[in-house]
Amino acid sequence: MTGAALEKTTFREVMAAITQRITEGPWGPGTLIPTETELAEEFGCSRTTMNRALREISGLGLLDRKRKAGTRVRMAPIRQARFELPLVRNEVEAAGAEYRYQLINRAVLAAPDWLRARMDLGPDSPVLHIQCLHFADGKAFQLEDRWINALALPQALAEDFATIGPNEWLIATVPYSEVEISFLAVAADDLAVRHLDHAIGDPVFCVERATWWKNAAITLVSLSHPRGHRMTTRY
Amino acid sequence: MTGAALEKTTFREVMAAITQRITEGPWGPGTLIPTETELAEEFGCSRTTMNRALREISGLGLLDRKRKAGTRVRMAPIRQARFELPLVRNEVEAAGAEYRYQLINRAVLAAPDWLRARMDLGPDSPVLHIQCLHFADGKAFQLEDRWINALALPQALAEDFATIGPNEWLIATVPYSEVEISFLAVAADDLAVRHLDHAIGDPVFCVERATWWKNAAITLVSLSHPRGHRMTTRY
DNA sequence: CAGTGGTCTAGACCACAAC
DNA sequence: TTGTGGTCTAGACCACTGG
Repeated sequence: MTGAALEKTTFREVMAAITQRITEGPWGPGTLIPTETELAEEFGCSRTTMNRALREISGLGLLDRKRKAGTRVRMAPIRQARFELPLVRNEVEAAGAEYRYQLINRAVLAAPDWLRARMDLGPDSPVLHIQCLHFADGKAFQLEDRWINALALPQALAEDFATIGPNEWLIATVPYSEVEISFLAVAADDLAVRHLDHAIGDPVFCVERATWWKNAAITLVSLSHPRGHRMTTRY
Repeated sequence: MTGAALEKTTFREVMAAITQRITEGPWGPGTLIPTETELAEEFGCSRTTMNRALREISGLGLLDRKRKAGTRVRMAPIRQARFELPLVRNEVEAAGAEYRYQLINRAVLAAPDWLRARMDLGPDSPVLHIQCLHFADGKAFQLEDRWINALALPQALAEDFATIGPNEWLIATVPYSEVEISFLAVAADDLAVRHLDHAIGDPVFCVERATWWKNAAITLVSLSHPRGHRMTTRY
């Protein structure tokens, strides 16, 4: 006897088995693997289930599927790095640390040229500029430097952001919008030196996020981190 | 007549409609939306189709689904940044530029302590150290600084990497493995200054990738980029 | 033109979690 | 206990694309 239990074949089990054949088994890069129908028969599941399994593996970047041509193991796996960018408060609290917020600076002014270009604003556009800190267990965790388009979001002018961060306020106000996220390295400026334990000119890992809603720029924020910060993903 | 065509309702159409209700329509953050069965009836599709649509939207981070509790619009959307990290050659050529590779340095030596710790190597482990450049249309595009575990991958010692980069060789040799990817900011070192148009100490955006296969470290690579490089994603 | 994946359907049972 | 999502099935038709 085979010893195989009579459990139902789930698409997760199929995924695991197929993935193993790709990573450790006989299906090296470039291999044309059997059709859904054949595999479904081999694994004793429906084609629907096999389709789901293969579709998900394909989504992970290991397989390349084309009608008529069949399913092929990718020559070079599509390495993808995926990062979740939760609300700072949640990130801190998820790490079991105590969250604290502190406003550093709040000002209303005319948008400087570089910002007008970046956010596509008209001349003399009023913007709200906010700089603040997010702490984890008393240590500076993230420095936030944010610009808010005051024409698109006049309600922001009524907020003082003394006790709740602009990020949380914005999420509650403009929940779902177009977003552009960038990761980059910049040199530490005054603010980073003063609050993030950097020396002037130090390399700082920085996340920049621009947000639009119905084609109007809402906010541009730069999030900086302490020395040695890295964003890591594993798979 | 309604003017509506009699086309089948596809899960993509359903996705678009539901997504719109979330982003622009009546379903603000926290809303408990109708059940799959109800929605399927409203949209005139099967529950299977509605399930697929909702599952995919949920995968995008807009919905939170729990058995019995139902499907809820997330209070804070899970912002996720997803980056594809293709083979440099493909990345360059996909941009319509001409790719060129150049070896800078190749050496076999005993792993330094920091590397032994990082790759979990034994004392006196031999490693292959390779430094090389990837050009796009004649301009330095990426600086690669790689360490290869010579015990785990002795074939690497027979390669001179004069004409093809270690990345491509590795992909053909150890195709699918465990990977850890980090993004970080570092200060420009000699090599970056010499080849990437940096000044000493400049902030450099850097991708670090560690690769394991069957619990043995295979390679650790650091990829640096020219001034002002940023990784961007939009959605 | 024909093979392969893409998707829809109707029905069923199950697992989890709120009540 | 019971409602809701999670998943499997068998069958069907379609759409793309390689030959």
